[in-house]
Amino acid sequence: VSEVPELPEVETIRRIVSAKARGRRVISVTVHDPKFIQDLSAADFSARLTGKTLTDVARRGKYLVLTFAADAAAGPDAERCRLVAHLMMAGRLIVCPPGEPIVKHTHVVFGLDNGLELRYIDLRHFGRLALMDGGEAGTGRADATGAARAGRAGAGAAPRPAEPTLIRGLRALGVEPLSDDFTVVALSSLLARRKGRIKAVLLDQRLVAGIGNIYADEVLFMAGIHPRRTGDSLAPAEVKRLHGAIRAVLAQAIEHRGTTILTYVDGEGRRGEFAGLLQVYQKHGAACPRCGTAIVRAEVAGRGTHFCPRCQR
DNA sequence: CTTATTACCTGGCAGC
DNA sequence: TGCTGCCAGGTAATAA
Repeated sequence: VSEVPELPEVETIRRIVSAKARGRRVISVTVHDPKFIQDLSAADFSARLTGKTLTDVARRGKYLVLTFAADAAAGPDAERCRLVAHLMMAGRLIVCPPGEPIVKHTHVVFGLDNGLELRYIDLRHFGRLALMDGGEAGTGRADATGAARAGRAGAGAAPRPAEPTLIRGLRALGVEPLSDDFTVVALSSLLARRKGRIKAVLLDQRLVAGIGNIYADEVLFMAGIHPRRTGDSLAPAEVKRLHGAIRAVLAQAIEHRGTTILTYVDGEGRRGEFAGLLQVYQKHGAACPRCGTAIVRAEVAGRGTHFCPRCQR
């Protein structure tokens, strides 16, 4: 049982995969269901990764980006590639011994040279994997070299092959909320630009990357802001509170390894412990921890939304 | 350009 | 008990 992976859960998975699998060489790739790999056959996917070494495990918003490189012996120009993964609602990446039973909905298994396996599991079948060339800078916004390259390629010639949607989503991501780029001023300018409910603004990955339904509700509670407020209606003091709440909630959730996500590693399951610290998410009917008023659940911006009608204005 | 709506998919659960 | 039907959730495609 696991909650939907948002930034803190994906960061927790990133740390575990990095600790257990980084530096390991891929000795086999088994694709049980090719639909999870975008725009590439299972055979090509396997061929491009087999024999390469996992050199880096990064996270951007809710995306994981695994960099693979050919062995150093192959020379400095050796091929590199990046595996981009989005776990969506129910995806999991686990590292475990090969003897562990292959559970239902295990879709891709990477055999590693330390005897462990990296497994992609997704019981709701919404997540996807894609490959991206290693030479591309890739994970940032407004990549100047990428834009220039695209511009030249597009001039007068046939349109370049469509990129997997997963990679387009990755490129379109907004600011990383725990980075130095995410300032009060940056948030303020986003809010001035984007119309609509603050809840919808927080969930828009093109503005701030990594916040999903759980943490949107928790952030708005901490900031004392009603989810139906519009972004451009917030006073400067409220924007500052919102900024602080985004960083505090996400950082605290990472410290507790996320919300009820079961990160199965090396024979030991470790449960994220942030679930016990949730203040409003799925607490409707319970007393607000601040004022005692019953927490309300309502639909805001098309999402189930939980808030305190007294504390959040 | 922006913003709203819908499809995708399965397990879990309410209702009968 | 066993069946039906409906819902959550994030993203991209489609609609307006």
